[in-house]
Amino acid sequence: MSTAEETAGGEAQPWGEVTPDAARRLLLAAVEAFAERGYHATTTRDIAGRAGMSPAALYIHYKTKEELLHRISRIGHEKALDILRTASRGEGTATERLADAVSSFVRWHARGRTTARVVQYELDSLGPGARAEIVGLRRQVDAEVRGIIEDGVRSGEFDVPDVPGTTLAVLSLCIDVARWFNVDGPRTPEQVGALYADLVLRMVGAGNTGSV
Amino acid sequence: MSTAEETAGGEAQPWGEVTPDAARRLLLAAVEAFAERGYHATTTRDIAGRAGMSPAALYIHYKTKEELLHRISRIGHEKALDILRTASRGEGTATERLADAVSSFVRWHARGRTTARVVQYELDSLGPGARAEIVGLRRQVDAEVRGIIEDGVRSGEFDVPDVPGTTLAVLSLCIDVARWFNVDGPRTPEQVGALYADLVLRMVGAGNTGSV
DNA sequence: GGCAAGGGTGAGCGAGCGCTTAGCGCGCCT
DNA sequence: AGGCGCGCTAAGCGCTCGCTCACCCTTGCC
Repeated sequence: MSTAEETAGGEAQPWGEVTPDAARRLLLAAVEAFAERGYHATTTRDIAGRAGMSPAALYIHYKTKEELLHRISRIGHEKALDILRTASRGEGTATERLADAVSSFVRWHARGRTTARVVQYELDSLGPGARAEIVGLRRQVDAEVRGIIEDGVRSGEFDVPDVPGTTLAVLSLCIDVARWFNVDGPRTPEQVGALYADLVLRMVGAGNTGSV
Repeated sequence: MSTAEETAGGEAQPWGEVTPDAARRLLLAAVEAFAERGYHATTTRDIAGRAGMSPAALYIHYKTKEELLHRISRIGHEKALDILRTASRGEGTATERLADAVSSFVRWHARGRTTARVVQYELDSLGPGARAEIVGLRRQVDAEVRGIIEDGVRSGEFDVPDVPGTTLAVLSLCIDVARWFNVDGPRTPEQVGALYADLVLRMVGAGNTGSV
């Protein structure tokens, strides 16, 4: 009911904006490889091979291997920010909006675990300029969640002694899903999203959601 | 008051058990390098250089670069497990023991951020055999926290609908400290430990600790 | 049908990787 | 005092890396 971000097939179709088809296939292959083995351990030959191309084809569409990571990271962060903004600026009480934000953010990390891993864990592999841009996007992500929590404190729904610290913890909890979530594990992304929304509402001292 | 794991100098003196002095210096250099740049991006020349030795010196004390990572990971996990066991098997209510476990576990991740990063994020860089051993240690870590939560549920102190899921979330929250904690940031490890202990008690529905 | 344009390939460059080997110098045992 | 062995280094092996270059094959326009 609360996710405006889905498209038809469950996983949405990400990377639709990457325009030459071959460039998108290469980028998708890079996401897979970076998530599996890490940026530095991934070779350009591996990326090109996954995309069914020769190693040289990569350099027609991207100037360097790092440009691939930069593109992935920027698009991924914009998507994450978009998800949080949609929840944050929706209607409803702060409690409802926080639950919505957490559950949809968590679902995104669980479903697109490969993408999320690259986005969240390969920041340090970027050069200084690219990193600075991404750090700016992260600050906006933080501000979005902090805004909801501040709303809840103002309205008396939440009891939060340390708003910046709690914001940090909420985001940290969601982001770490990308590290441990296992597609073959016992939980679906939806179940984790619901569990985490409940836990976060407890963290901010909101009335229990009555879930489960 | 609750930390039995400290020694003199704040950071404890880890790696005391690594016996030839040169081997310890190499291992310490490897921890630094792995934490900064990641395992795959670290060269054996870099490790040896940080330890003030020639590249070949590394192979007198360690068979391969991976053996260094394995040793770091095993010692680190044993230390983390030790911290949790000390808190878990201490005296006091489940509430007190959970707060103690979380705050000391978080302090370890914040203080020894370099070590913790390697321990928590470079698991996949190990070969199958070494990884299996480490995964076994992680299961023990999980069991220790789950045990405290189960105690609290049994005694009526906690209200936890999903014990395994909540255990996962608590550990995830603590571990992710190693990703974001910044030594030059506004929070001390002690402050983060106290904040997180409070947040976790809220997550399990324990009465508020009255901290701050 | 000829031809420019551009996406793609095979081969390979210089560099840096993990790791090995031959040999050196210093401390310890007698 | 002599010699042995351990800890270490300089040099370098074979390999793979990110990336480049000369060339080809297809496509669309006249």
